[in-house]
Amino acid sequence: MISRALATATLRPMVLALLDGRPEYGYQIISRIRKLSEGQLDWTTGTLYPFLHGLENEGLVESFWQSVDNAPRRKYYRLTPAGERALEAERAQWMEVHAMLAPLFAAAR
Amino acid sequence: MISRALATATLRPMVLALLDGRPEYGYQIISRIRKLSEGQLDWTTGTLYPFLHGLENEGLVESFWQSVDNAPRRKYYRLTPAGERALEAERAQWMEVHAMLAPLFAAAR
DNA sequence: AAAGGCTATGTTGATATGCAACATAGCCAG
DNA sequence: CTGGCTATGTTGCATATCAACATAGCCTTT
Repeated sequence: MISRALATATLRPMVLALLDGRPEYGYQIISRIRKLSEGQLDWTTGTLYPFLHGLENEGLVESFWQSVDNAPRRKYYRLTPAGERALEAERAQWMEVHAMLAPLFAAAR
Repeated sequence: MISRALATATLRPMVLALLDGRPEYGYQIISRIRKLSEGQLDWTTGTLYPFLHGLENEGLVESFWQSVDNAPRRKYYRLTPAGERALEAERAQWMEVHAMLAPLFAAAR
């Protein structure tokens, strides 16, 4: 399992990246991240839902309800323009940190 | 400045990597990380010292005092064999997460 | 029609953690 | 003797994760 600190660092960039282009709903995001990471990341509703509400308060995502046949209604989230800028900032930060860590790891081997 | 969550995720791998091979002391680690990151990461003593004590309790590092001319004494830390294994585990985790995130970022552009 | 399981969204309380601020102290320069 | 730099350390506040709990619609099995 991925350490908590590292998992925490991935939540924001990963959710923003997943929402870019196609809206998704909370339950779906949890499933997709679990599958994408092959079980290494497993966010609970107690983490993801408040986090999504936070993104919405920040204006990075907006939500809309959608009713579905034979299933409970879903609350979809999609990126706002501010969210796209935030995603780009997350991407840049990640790459910057990676560029710093990778050589350290290489030197340590 | 790097976000708190991401900064937090770097602390453990970065300190372990820095200590691999050559012992360093706390104040020096803070300075080196600040310089390495060009000011993007700036750990305080309130973060680093307790963290180093934790690593020592885990048996990942061991410490020894060294007196210096014209300066306060320094407490050096060096990696134990367990620390080297922990470093390798951190490296593997980081690479795994990076391999997951990088394509997501690419798709989002 | 009752029970169990899956989908789906949400809150609460306990626990852990980073960090600003504070505390101590040796050394050197002006 | 004051201020600044080096150096190690602790305390208390604020924040964030997550297990657990709560609600509810739909479907299948008994």
